[in-house]
Amino acid sequence: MSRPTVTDIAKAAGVSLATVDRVLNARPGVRRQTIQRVNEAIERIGYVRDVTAANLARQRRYHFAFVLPEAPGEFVPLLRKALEEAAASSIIDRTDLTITSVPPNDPHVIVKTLQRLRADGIDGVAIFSPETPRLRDEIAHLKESGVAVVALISDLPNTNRDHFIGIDNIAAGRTAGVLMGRFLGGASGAILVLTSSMQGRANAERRLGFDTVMARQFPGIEVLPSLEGHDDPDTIRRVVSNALDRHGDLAGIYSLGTGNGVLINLLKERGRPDTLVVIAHELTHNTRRALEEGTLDAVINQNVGHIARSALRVLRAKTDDIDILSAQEHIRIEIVLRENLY
Amino acid sequence: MSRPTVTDIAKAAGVSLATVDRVLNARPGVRRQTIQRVNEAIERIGYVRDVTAANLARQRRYHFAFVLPEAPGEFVPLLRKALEEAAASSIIDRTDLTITSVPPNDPHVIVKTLQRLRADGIDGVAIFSPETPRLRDEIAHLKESGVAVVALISDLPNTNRDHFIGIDNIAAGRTAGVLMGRFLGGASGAILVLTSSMQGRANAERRLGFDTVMARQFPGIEVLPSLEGHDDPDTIRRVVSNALDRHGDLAGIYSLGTGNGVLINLLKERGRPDTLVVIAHELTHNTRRALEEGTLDAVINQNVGHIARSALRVLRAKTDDIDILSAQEHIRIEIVLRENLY
DNA sequence: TTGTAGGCGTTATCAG
DNA sequence: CTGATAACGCCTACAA
Repeated sequence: MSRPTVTDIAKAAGVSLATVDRVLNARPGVRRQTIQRVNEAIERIGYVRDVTAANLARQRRYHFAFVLPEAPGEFVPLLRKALEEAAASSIIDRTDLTITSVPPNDPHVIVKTLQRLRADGIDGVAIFSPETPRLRDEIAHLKESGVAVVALISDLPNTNRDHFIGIDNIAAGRTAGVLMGRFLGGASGAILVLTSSMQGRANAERRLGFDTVMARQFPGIEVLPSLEGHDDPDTIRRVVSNALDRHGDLAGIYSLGTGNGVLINLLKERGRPDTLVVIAHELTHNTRRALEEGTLDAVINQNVGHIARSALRVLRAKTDDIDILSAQEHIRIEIVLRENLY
Repeated sequence: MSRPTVTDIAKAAGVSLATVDRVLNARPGVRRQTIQRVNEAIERIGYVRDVTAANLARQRRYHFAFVLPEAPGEFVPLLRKALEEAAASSIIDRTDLTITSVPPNDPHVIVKTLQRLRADGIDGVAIFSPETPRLRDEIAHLKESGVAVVALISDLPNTNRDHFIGIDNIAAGRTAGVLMGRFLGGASGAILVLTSSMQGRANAERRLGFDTVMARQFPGIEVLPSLEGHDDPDTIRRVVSNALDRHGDLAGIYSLGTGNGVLINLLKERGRPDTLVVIAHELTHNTRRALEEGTLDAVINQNVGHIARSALRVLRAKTDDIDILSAQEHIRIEIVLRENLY
């Protein structure tokens, strides 16, 4: 006994396929009465639409583009890989994917890229970029042209993007803070905070969350002003070295942006005290190995696989103007220790 | 410019649709030469098969069954709900799902249920049950009949199930252990371990992982023998009360099975010291609220949504005899604190 | 060994 | 307002 189809509805309601299709898709040109009759039949025989057959017949293809920054560090390549893997899976059914890289912090190029995509008649774009006035304008244009827009990793709150896919960075900072405080276990001392210029907003939010928790729950611990690495290996190495030299009472390090590779190497070279607590963001090859080796105590992660698949689902839902299941699209703040790394 | 189809291949190779289909599906009855020609055409025009159209034409439907225990606690209902939600989503395309409940720890009923499913010609089953000799036998029968079998939540390692979907419980215990030890921050005292008879293997593994970490990394902390709650609210209440009375120096509580609701209520009634560290398994309404209120310090979780979707994907892959992407199917051990709860 | 024709469940076009 | 009828991309008798 197979599932009822439109043909079954048509028979049951005594109308034609076309009419059934009209009421199924809420198209005009059907009498109230007929609509009633069809809906009753649908109800009665328990019809549920075969979406894949519908998509096949509709011959609809989705064209989505992802705009990613050529940022330093391993995170963006991992995200890109996750996207490519998602593209290979069946999630991507009937959709064409374009992934373009743009230099970070260059509003001009980003906007140019988006304009081109818009001219090409793209259905939706996912943007991983800091918010700038020109980007805001271009997003407004995109929306006017009916393009679905989602912000990736770093939100664009002052634009009319349809959705943000990424973690709550304030909460992520709080999570790092509470881990730092509890792992220190009453020890006193200073905390080094290492930041980077990429993703200014996300870094600021993480710092905010971190500071809030430290001030409220662990007042005995001093959080030093952020050290700015400017995403440059040499700079990072220099400023962190200096700080390590200067602060004999260092209790912990919180790295909230890129530059983990350098930090980890430095800690391994200089030897790190057992009591030092080091927490970083994003699970990559570097941070994974550092967890295994004990150089890092915890990593706060956002799962790139989930992000990629969620972005695809949301873009599709938005271009079809249907609702998303927000519970499913929520990106969790993952806590990764050596023990739950696998 | 739309994607190339079988028709395009046929044209390009100068053969008919049927022949293209035969080589596409590796069916016999085609000359080597022709196969060559078709494959070259496929390569040349960059064909990629439309799986949904193929499934539509094939009219293949998958019939899977989930056998879940009527276990106490909130976890199984949550898993069931996740399954039902997955069933509503498009993951379940072309598949019929049956979810049956069986009394826990009753091998007879479980086996009967599986036999019935086998007689009905089911394609695959997911089983959440302790391993017993009779279950082992029935799984062997299922496999002989070509039914895909996956173990859910609790592995069935001495059977020839195709796959296990759930967390590594030893690692989960280790994760709980390291959190316990670090959150205690050098404090001394005793740890209460609360267990339940459900899922004997999983509980034993968690305990093992926990003990290993505590012994190796936190030798100053005494881990008491497991308290057995027998999944009975009154018993749990009694044994935990007694233990709390007896151990004035209690530093932490690790609840590794069901019974979190009772434990949480008890702690709230009696008032819990700020320094006490309480860790439990599975994120449910109870444990979520307890995290928010500070009654629980951490929850070790396995995501029921991921488990449900993974089970479905694996069952389908196994019945079609195709490979799974094991990275995607790995169920993570989640650490949930108040800060990353949302 | 190969080809033709019809069908899977849905949508779209064009008459009536 | 309603109904035939032909797609969509693929598979599968059945025929040649």
